[in-house]
Amino acid sequence: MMASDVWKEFESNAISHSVAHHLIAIHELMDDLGYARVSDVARALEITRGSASLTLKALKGRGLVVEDHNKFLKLSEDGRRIVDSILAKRAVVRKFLNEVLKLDEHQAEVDACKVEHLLSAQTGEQLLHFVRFLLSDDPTARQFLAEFWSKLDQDEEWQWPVQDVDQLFNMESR
Amino acid sequence: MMASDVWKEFESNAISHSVAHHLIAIHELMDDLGYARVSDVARALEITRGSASLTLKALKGRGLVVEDHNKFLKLSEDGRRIVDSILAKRAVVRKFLNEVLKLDEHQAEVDACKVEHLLSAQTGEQLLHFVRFLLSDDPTARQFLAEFWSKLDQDEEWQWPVQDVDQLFNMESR
DNA sequence: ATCAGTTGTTTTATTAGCAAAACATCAGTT
DNA sequence: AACTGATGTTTTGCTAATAAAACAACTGAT
Repeated sequence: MMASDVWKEFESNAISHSVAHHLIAIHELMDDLGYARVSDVARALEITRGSASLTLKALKGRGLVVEDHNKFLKLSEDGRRIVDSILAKRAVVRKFLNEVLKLDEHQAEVDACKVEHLLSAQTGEQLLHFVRFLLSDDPTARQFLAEFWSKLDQDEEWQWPVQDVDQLFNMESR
Repeated sequence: MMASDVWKEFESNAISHSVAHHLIAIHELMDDLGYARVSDVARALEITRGSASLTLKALKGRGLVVEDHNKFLKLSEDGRRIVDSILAKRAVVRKFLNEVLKLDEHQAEVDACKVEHLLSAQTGEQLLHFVRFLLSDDPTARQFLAEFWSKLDQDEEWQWPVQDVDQLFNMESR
């Protein structure tokens, strides 16, 4: 109990937020420019070249990034697989938040970006299945969504026995 | 583009994972023991008393934790509000993962714990509305869920044009 | 009263992730 | 050849969050 054993799994995550975005940056730079150097990654992430150099050196050591004979970077097989899994999770979470829960695109993007690298493979899979069915042509799904959205629009008159939902989730501390 | 401005919002989060769990520990200790001292928090989180002492000193400085005349800790108004918002998000995410997506309880707990402090207030609210309706008595919701679960059980023969969903989300790097 | 155990704090060290600054290298210009 | 600019690395310093160890203060038992 007290969930003492669960909460530390956060730090023990193999892929930190920073590492995830270094890898994703390389992936996107390859698509956009056709190449990715230390400076390009630093520019993309808006950090200094020095910081990028150190992080990328570590990623080379972990075998997630490989370096050209001319300092050109690319993802290894493992690095590519990690990026794919993260981007898949980001896509499905963003879709769910934006197209189902009707959050605006920016908020959906921000929240998806924060959790994309933290979700387990099982959660990603099941969420994909769920969102696929939910947004499919299936008449039951269409009807369900239509009813949900209409209730959402019913100006909060659709409040179950909960007083202040608005305040309940706000954790900004000012 | 390149989402350069989005990814850094992760670090700029007012409430880190560690801080969230220090606050939650105090909350749960008050419930369980009726009091919370530095040592109790350290024990609950399985960290040293020294570490807890430093982190809690900072939280006292931020006005989220207040100290008794006899070294007994409790949450301030702000601290309480933050804990409430985080636990509300954890509860709704856990419920969604476990009771809707049918992930086992441990996985649902772990994933909820990882993202609880990162979700925006809007996401928490909308997700609550969604899960409430989804698990309500509404016949449309019941039918939708029944269909979804039956498709889930249809031994993966329910695969849309995606090849290897299993591999797609797996980002462990060994 | 002393001894043992618990508690809280402080100091030192470590790791991840950043900035800033110094440095070296290389390419292109003039 | 020399100057300029871009690139990559290294060093130093910072913050958050931890451990480890030393220390002081209090509590309780004998």
